[in-house]
Order: sequence, then structure tokens, then C-alpha cells
Amino acid sequence: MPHRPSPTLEDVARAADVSRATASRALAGSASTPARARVHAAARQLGYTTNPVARALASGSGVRLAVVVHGRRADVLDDPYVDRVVAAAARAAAPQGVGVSASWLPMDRGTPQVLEQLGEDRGVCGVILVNTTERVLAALPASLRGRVVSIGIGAPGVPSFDVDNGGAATTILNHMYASGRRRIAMISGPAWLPCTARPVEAYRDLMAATGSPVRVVSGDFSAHSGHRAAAEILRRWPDTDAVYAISDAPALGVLAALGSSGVDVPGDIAVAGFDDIPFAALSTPGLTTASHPVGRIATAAAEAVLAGRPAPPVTSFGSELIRRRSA
Amino acid sequence: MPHRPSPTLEDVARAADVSRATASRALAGSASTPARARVHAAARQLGYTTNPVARALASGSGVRLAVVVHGRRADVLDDPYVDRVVAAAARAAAPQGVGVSASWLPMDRGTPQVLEQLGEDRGVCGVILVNTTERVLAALPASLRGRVVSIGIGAPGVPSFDVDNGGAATTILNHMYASGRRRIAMISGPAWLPCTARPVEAYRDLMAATGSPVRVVSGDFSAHSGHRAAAEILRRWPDTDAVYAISDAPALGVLAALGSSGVDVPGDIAVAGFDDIPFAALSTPGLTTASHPVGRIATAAAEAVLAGRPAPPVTSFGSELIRRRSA
DNA sequence: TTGTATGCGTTATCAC
DNA sequence: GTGATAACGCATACAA
Repeated sequence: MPHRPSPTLEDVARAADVSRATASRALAGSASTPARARVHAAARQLGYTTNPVARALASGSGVRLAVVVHGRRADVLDDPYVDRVVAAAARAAAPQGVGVSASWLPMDRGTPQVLEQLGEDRGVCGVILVNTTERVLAALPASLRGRVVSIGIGAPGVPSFDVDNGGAATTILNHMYASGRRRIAMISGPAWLPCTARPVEAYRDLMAATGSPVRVVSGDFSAHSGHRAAAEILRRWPDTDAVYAISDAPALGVLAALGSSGVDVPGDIAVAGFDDIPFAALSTPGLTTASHPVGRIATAAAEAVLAGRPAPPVTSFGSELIRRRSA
Repeated sequence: MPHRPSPTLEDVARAADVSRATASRALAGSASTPARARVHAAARQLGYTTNPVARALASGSGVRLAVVVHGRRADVLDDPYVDRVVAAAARAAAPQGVGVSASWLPMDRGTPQVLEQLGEDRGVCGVILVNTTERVLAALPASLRGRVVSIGIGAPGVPSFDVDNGGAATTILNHMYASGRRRIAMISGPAWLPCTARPVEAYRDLMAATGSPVRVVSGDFSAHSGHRAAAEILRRWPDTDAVYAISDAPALGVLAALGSSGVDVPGDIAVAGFDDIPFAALSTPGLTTASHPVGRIATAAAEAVLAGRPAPPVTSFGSELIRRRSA
């Protein structure tokens, strides 16, 4: 089988009887001429696709999208949430011929260096920040300006793509309150994580507005932490009648813990999470939660940084209540 | 802030007082000389990292790893299993400066063209096949030779990286049989998927060897299909005392279905899955299953194709029984 | 608007 | 072994 290499811009130019430069411009769109049509025709006929590697080298734009996850330890990359983000980005980037790499952004004083390194890496065309904090945003080097977005909080020059955390929390909490719950406990995420602020705020607001007791236990995004938190809640506030967890995994941990403690859900205690992961529908009882379009968010973030154009400062994705039996 | 671009090979060569060519060779390792040491020192001191884009263009090696998932529809990419594979690959490829793209490999007659296109894409340095079939392997173009691996079945020239499906199935089934189950039903995967063959074979073997009835229902890898399959099993073979599903998601679907039908697990029916996904530990009852090191497998696959060296024809990853309450 | 010429950073092919 | 030098494929500043 004759392995003919893919056609180059040179071939297209020759076929269209123009120079490489003209062909390049025609394909780039900045040439509104009759020649433009010829070039496009030739390109289509030859099955030409621009070589992203050569393009990146010539334009200095890089050819890979770095998904960078902030956290205390490297195992933040083990989170299924991160998997979804990375996979969605890898899918969105594929048509443009760019790949995605995933790496950990440490929380120690080495953070700025890692970011700087990323900015100087000629292979990187853009960065998607995950679990961003104010400190990370402040440490962002100038070399990254204009090609970094954040899934989470943003900053001037760093467009934010995120679910409406606060709105989702309010919706869920209102639902619990409306169904008669009056002693609602909350399992929050790590305090350093900005995305936990809004839900906690929404919780405190509702508790304050209704004169209900504030019962916050901190956890992380693991089921195990939910398990532990449930035990703590039962111990400290035995009359709790609802638990709202920052995320589905801990909520499912709560369900498991309560189940094995003989507590009836939702009879004795209502439980709700956030994310609507696939298995939220499979627990017993089914987990009431709110949707979190992770794939759509990551896709939008990837497309924005790939487009190169400045994106709106903040793109907020709606979340809707998913009512099941647990609350 | 002065945006100094990262040092180039030229800079290193100058600092080490050699030519670019020598510097290149020294870094590549094919120069065992005193100059070699100087070059390395200079590189380290300048913080030089080779530009993967330029390297790819010059050597024609490409700069992105394509994860290609075979299946009937594009939504095979929505599977959490695929997310894990892509994310693990993206993590393994990051240190080498290469990114990962994810795309769907259709099952219609367009398959060979997509593969050929992939082989001619100058940006692609390697391919990881997921859900490979014999037909896909047969359609592999020569242009891909030596830089493609498979997570699943392999072929001459296409190293396979996979969990020991057959062994895992045997372990689980033996466990069920040993605990007294005699009318075991199995929920298999799509018939076209080679990775379902071994488990089904193991199942049939055990049933034959023990003179037990064969009860196979086909499903896919979704929880929903497990739900449906459970209903079918109850209807067709009401005396079934165990259900073994090809994967955890359908197994959890079975658990949910049996739970809502008032069937006691494991009292009336034992249930087991395969994969040990995080939520297998959280179901009620906890799901007995077997481990599936997806991350390690994908990492090994990515590293193999990135290394460029021919890998062993088949790398099999062990699986171990995870005993919980459901079986 | 179009063509010419040069640069991007590296590897590979030569002579030496 | 080492050093010039030519690719690699594309974008772009500049001149026409």
C-alpha cells in the first residue's frame, strides 16, 4: 500500500495556481477574492487539512491544551469530576487537531513557578484552570494572558465558566425547607475551595432568614467524608431532619451511613446532594440533587480558549432540581 | 513584566560552545563525549526544555495522542469508563509535552477511512484504540504501524493492554458457586464487543462443568440495561438465585430493580458486577465485584505508544475479587 | 490583493 | 565525533 503523505499547503497552492501565502490567507479567511474560491476548491479536492504542528511552530501558538487542577495533593487528579472535564476537553479539542494534557497544580509556594513554566512552554496553546483560587489567579504570569480560562472563579482577563453554584444550593435548600425541614445540616467542601463559598453562603442566608440553626460540617468531595460527616452530625445534633451535601459523592456516603445506622431516609432525615452523577439515580432511596452540566461547561471552556477570542467574563450554567426520593 | 521566551536549543548550544547539531545529539543521548556533559549542564542551567512542536515538525512524529473509541454511536464517548481512560492518558502524556484527543470511531463502512485519516494526520503521534474489534484491527492502515496500541484485543503489531477479563469472571462466578448459588444468570455486554466474549465463555464453561442452566441476557454497560435485564431474568427464570453482570453499572441497576421489586439481596438473589467503581461500595447492599485497574491500563498503553518501542504483544492486568454484601 | 522571502526550533544529512 | 546546512509546513512582514 503506497503511503502517500498528506498534501501540504504547497500542493494546494500549486493546484489553485497561487502562491503559498495566498493559499494560506485564503484558508485563513482573510482574502475575499475569486482566488479564494479556487483555493478552497483545491483544498477540498485534495483532502487538505492544515498541519497543526507546522501552524503552531510558525505562529508560535502551541498545540496542546493544558488542564491544570489545583489542590493540596496530586490525587486531586483522581476525582471523577476531573476525568469528566479532561475527557470533554479532549473531545472538544479533537476537531481542531489539538490535544489535552492533565496535570496537578500544587498549592505550596511552587505554584507561581509551575504556572510560569506553563506559560513559557511553547507547546501549550491554552490553559484550563480547575479549582482555581484567588491566589492562583494572582500568580498567573503575563505570558498566559489571553489564553487561560477558569472552570470556577475567574478574574479580569480570565473568563469563568461554571455552574450556578449559589442558585443550585438555594433551589435545593428551598425545596427542603418547603417540604417542612427545619433543622438542616450542611456538609461543605474544603474551605480553600472558592466553589464551596456560594453554597455555604446560600445555606447561612436561608438559615438566618428562617431563624433556623446553622449546622455546618466540613468535608471534601469523597463519599467517605460524607459518611464521616453524617456520623458527626448525628452525634452533635441528633434532632437534625435534613442533610445537604456540597456534592453527590458525600451525599451518597451520608445515605450509606444513615442506612446502616437504621435512620430512615427521607422519613427521619432528608438528604440531598449536588451534581446528579449517574449513580444518584441508583441509590436507595434515589438521591435528590441538582444537575451540573460538567461536560457542557468543560466543552465551552475548551472552545473559548481554543477560539482565542476574549470570552465574556463569566458564563454561568443553569442547574435544575432533580427530585428523587431522598428529599 | 518582561516576557522572555523559553530558551532554545540554539541558546544551549551557544552556552555549551558547540553547534546546534551537537547539542541536539547530546540531549538525545547519541553522543558519548565530554561535550555531552557541558551541553547537559548548560541545558539544566538555562532551564531548557525541548520544544515538542518543533521536534514534531522536524522529525515528523506528531504531537498528540488520539484516543479512539469504537462503537455504534458517538455517545460511546459519554461512558465514564472512557473518561477514565482519556484522563489517565492525558496525565501520562503531560510530562512528554503531548496532548490527548478523544474521538469516536464509527462502526459503519466509514471506519477504514477514519483510520486512514488518522494515520495521515501529521499531528498524531500515536493512537490508543478502545473497544477494538477484529474488523477495526483488519482495517488498520500501514501508516499507523508501530504507533497504535489497543485497550482490549490486540493483533500482530498492535499491542494489547487489558484486564484479565476471563480470570475476573471466573473468580466471581466461582465465588458465587462456592457460596451455594446454582441458578446463576448473566447479563452480558453487546455481542460485537470482544471484551464480553471471555466472561461469557467463562460463564458457559462453569455452567457446563457444574450442570447448571445457562441464562444469558444481553445488555450494554448502562445501569438502565441492568434494570431491564433484571426484570427479564425474573420473568423468564423466577428461580434464579444469582445474577452476574458484565460491569458494575448494570449490576447496580439490577440492585435497584430487585430492591424495588422486594427481592432480598443477597438473601434471595446474589448480585455481582465487575470494575469496582467508587459507588460499588455505596450501594445497599454493597456490591460484590472485581477490581479493574482502568487508570493503570490506560497509563501503560499511553506510555507504550509514547515510548515508540515495540511493546509486548499482550499486557494483562490482574483483577481481584472485592467481597461486599451483595454476593 | 498577491507574491517573495524569512522565521519558527528541531532533527537529519551530509561533508569534514 | 563535529559542524554547516537543508528540510519540516506554515504564517507573516514586506514589497510590489
